Amino acid sequence: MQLRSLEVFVTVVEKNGFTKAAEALYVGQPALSKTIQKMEHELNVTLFDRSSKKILLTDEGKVLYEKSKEILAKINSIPDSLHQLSEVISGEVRVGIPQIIGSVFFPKVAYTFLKKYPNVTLSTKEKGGIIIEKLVDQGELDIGFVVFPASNTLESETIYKDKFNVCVSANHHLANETEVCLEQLKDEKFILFDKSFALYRLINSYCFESGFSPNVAFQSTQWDLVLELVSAQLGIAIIPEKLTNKLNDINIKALSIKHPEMVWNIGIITKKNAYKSYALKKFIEVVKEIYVT
Amino acid sequence: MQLRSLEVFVTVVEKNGFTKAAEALYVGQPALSKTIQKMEHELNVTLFDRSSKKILLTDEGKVLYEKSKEILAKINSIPDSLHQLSEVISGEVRVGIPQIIGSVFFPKVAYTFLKKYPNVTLSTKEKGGIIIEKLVDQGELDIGFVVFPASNTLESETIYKDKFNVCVSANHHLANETEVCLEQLKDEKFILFDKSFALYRLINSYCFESGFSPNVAFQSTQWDLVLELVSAQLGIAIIPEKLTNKLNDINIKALSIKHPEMVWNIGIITKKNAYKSYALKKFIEVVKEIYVT
DNA sequence: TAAAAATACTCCATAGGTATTTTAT
DNA sequence: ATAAAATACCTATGGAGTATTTTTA
Repeated sequence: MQLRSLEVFVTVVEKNGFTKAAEALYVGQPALSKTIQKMEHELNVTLFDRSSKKILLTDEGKVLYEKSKEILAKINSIPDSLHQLSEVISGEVRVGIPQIIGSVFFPKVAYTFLKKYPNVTLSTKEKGGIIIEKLVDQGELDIGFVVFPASNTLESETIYKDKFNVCVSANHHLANETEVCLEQLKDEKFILFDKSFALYRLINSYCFESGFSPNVAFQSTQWDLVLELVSAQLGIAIIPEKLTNKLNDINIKALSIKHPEMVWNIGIITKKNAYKSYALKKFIEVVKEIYVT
Repeated sequence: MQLRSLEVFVTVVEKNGFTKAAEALYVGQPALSKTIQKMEHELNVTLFDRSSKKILLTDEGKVLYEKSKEILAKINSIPDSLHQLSEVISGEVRVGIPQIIGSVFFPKVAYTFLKKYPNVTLSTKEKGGIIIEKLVDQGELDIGFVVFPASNTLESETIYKDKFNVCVSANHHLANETEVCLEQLKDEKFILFDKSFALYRLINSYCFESGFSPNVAFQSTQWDLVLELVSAQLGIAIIPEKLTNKLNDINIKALSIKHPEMVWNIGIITKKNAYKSYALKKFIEVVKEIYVT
């Protein structure tokens, strides 16, 4: 079966004749005769009552006419449907978020995005940065929030830069300082994030640059627990400034780090050269609107 | 747009690859590459995410896939729909019936037919036989009941043959006869059916054959009125036997006609060589079942 | 007899074939 | 390194053209 045949058939019916239909379709009348005959052969039915000069449909012809109209309407709606996609954004965006970033960056993004694009489903996966990178690369996730540096096999963009603070208890011997150098902390007990966190690697590497390996007193996956342990004088912690702002514990003092320059780079990663759905593009747009200014 | 393209596209999606789809469709893989590219050009969209070796649909691809499936399902249902027509009879049969036949023959036909084929609409037009012939010939009616002879430009079939009776009042001078010859009635007053009735012509021509022209006392379009007028001694009437059976008026005597042999031939007419819908065929079948034994 | 559909034939556009190159894992 | 898709080129089917015949009103 050929779409053209259906079109020809419908036109013949609606124009009430082969000749008039031929004019409407800008082809010769014999072409239509043949097309209709071919259809009749293929379907093994008679479509027109040829005994009259008028165009009269057989039972089969009537049914085929109805069906053909439906099919042609559907076909003709395709281009519009496709081009409307860029207007009415829908679909799904699968986002990977590490725990810390999730609690700090994601709520605002999710809220703003869903308000603007209510037809999109946001599905999130809370995993460590390394796993997120892998899932994005495998196409299991559309986009991930991570702490840079990330694998350069991925497309990435920084959305937020933060300094680190050293958090100490108010009773700590450094509590009266406002600035410290990282190497001053080489004999301190460190309260770090869990190994699965990018922050763990990051802090470790900074310490290595400063010539020491941190003395780890405790590891946690909860950033607020980390701060509570600091408050309880179990050690010191190095955490992004943005997180220290969140908790106002009077027992904790946040000291800035003079040397080395430690930066917490947060960004989004997507698969390199991969197709970006409209929903994903809009999601990235929203993230940038919010955090890149 | 080409139906084949939709088929190819759906197969590629469902078989998860051009090569596998090519196998399933028994064509070479390059053919499919080209078909898909042509579609993408025509629709001015990208359907597959080519960055991965896996078959991944773009937003447009997903929509087109859904649409294509619907369209193909509709197309594939066509042959079945058409061949089911001969099983589930539906549609309309437009029947022409002259008044006399209508009251005598049609009720049983209509009842039996609609019981058997409830999805068919029977629409009736009550007109004189000549008009019915014309309407059938013009295709305005699908079938007509008429008194023969009818125009031989039509397809016709006898369904009922009846003798004529002479109906006279019980006080009439022929009332004690059981048989008469038509020519015995040449001086009688005739109560005839209206000129628009085939019966009018028929009786007139029989009288002509017997050498006289009937002396018309009254004309009516109502066969029961004709009989009542006979009962009231205004004249005699010649009517089909079947009608005399219907009315049991003790004041009326029905005499059979010895000579000439007068027959009332009732039949159905359809347009010569014209297409007969399933509904019409079944209608004719039912009529014959009932009256042709 | 005149308009409409069917037939006969010719032609060319394009779907599909084979051979090969490019690309992604 | 390998399997899949894209490209290049070629062939052949069938859709559409012109000329003509058949049909029906």
